[in-house]
Amino acid sequence: MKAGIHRSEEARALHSLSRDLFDKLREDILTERLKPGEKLAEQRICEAYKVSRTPVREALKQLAAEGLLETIPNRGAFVSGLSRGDLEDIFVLREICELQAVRWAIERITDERLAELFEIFEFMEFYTEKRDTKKMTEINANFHKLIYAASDCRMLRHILSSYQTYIRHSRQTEPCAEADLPAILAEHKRIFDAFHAADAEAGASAMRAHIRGARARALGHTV
Amino acid sequence: MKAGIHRSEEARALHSLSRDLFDKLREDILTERLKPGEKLAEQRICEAYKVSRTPVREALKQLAAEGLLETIPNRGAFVSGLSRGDLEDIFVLREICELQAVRWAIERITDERLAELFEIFEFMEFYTEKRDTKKMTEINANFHKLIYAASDCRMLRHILSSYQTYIRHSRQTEPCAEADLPAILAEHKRIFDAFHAADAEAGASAMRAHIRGARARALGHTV
DNA sequence: GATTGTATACATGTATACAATAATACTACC
DNA sequence: GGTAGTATTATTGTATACATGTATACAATC
Repeated sequence: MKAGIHRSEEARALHSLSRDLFDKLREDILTERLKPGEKLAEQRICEAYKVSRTPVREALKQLAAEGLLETIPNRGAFVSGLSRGDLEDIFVLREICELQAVRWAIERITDERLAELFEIFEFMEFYTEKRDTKKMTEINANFHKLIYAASDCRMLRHILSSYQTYIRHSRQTEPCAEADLPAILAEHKRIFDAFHAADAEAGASAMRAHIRGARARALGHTV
Repeated sequence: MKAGIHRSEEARALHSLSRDLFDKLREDILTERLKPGEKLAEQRICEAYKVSRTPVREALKQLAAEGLLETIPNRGAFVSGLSRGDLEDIFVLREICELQAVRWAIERITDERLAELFEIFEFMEFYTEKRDTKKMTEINANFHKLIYAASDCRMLRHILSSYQTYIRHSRQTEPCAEADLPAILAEHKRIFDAFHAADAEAGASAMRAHIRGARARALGHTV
């Protein structure tokens, strides 16, 4: 185990009806299997997932706190859903937050984590050469997660992890085109260099370029 | 009633044990009556607030979703709390978000809301002359709330309202010094002018000045 | 014919009872 | 005396039963 602090995140993987329901319902909302405006009657969910109302209610309360549901007292929970415009806004917000994350991360990163970042970057170089797009997507996620962690701001981590789930399915499961790999690597290198130079603004600027590149590539594929 | 959309917010004022508990516990965490790291045993809360475990659990789940509690499966909920550094970070995040809010608000505000903003501003002028610091604080909050609403981004509103509660008690109940009123009014005027000019960047710049002014004033008082 | 009042049905809010898991204390053994 | 294993206790997780509030349908009145 790495550290006591991470314990709860590991424990999160444990099964519990309440937690499972939360995840499933969130997934269903984000994939629009549950349409915006739709009412989520507790009884119906109980029957659908074969559980009692207690875990259902707890899951609904959590989703409401995350803003995915709108609950009206004594009337029930209604799916909020995300419009096309909402998604665009979220991208902007994510960019803003991610820039701050990298600034803080550069200022605050520990030697241990910096070594870890180096390791991740080496993996990136390796898999770029191997042209393994799947692995690259996975490592890319780790790269960003490490930056969030290094930013050492709980609030920010919380926000960004929400975004992560919001936009998860908006970027196709298909990770990235093989042809883009070198460009992606170069973008990450700029970020990584900023960490070594301990230059927060350079890092923010590199991150901005990376995010905009990612968006351009995503639009290039889907549109 | 203004519009159907606001119904849930009004309904929020209704009493329910679950909702009341949520508010009280949040208050207790933010005021550090409940110390960071402290364990919140369900039974204890039940006895303290004379309610059953069901509403207690629901309140805890919501607080956990907001990041004020850390829950470990089968072990319970622990207060996260905010360090001095956390608060400083939150100010930075709030500034970032508020700048984006005003940009969007200027781009998206409806004529109706613009009229409302004008009205609020006139109230500000009025109460500045009357040197009513209490009213000014109240109206200031409305001013900002209207901007959040005009930004027309649910996610952003959600984040900013969280911040609002986080920092609520960090800025003393005592609103602002009488001597500061003219400066505050001038700052708001710059923001308001940007709305009329429909200049998003001018608005962001004015808002930045306002926030930094507010921080300087706050530090000047408390330190 | 439209509207309002009431009764019934239904959904949510809360309390309690039961099951499963983790923490603790005690005993036995090394 | 210390450690490991087990039994007990306490706390969380889940299910069910009851209370309260809301929506709908029907009837009575204007």
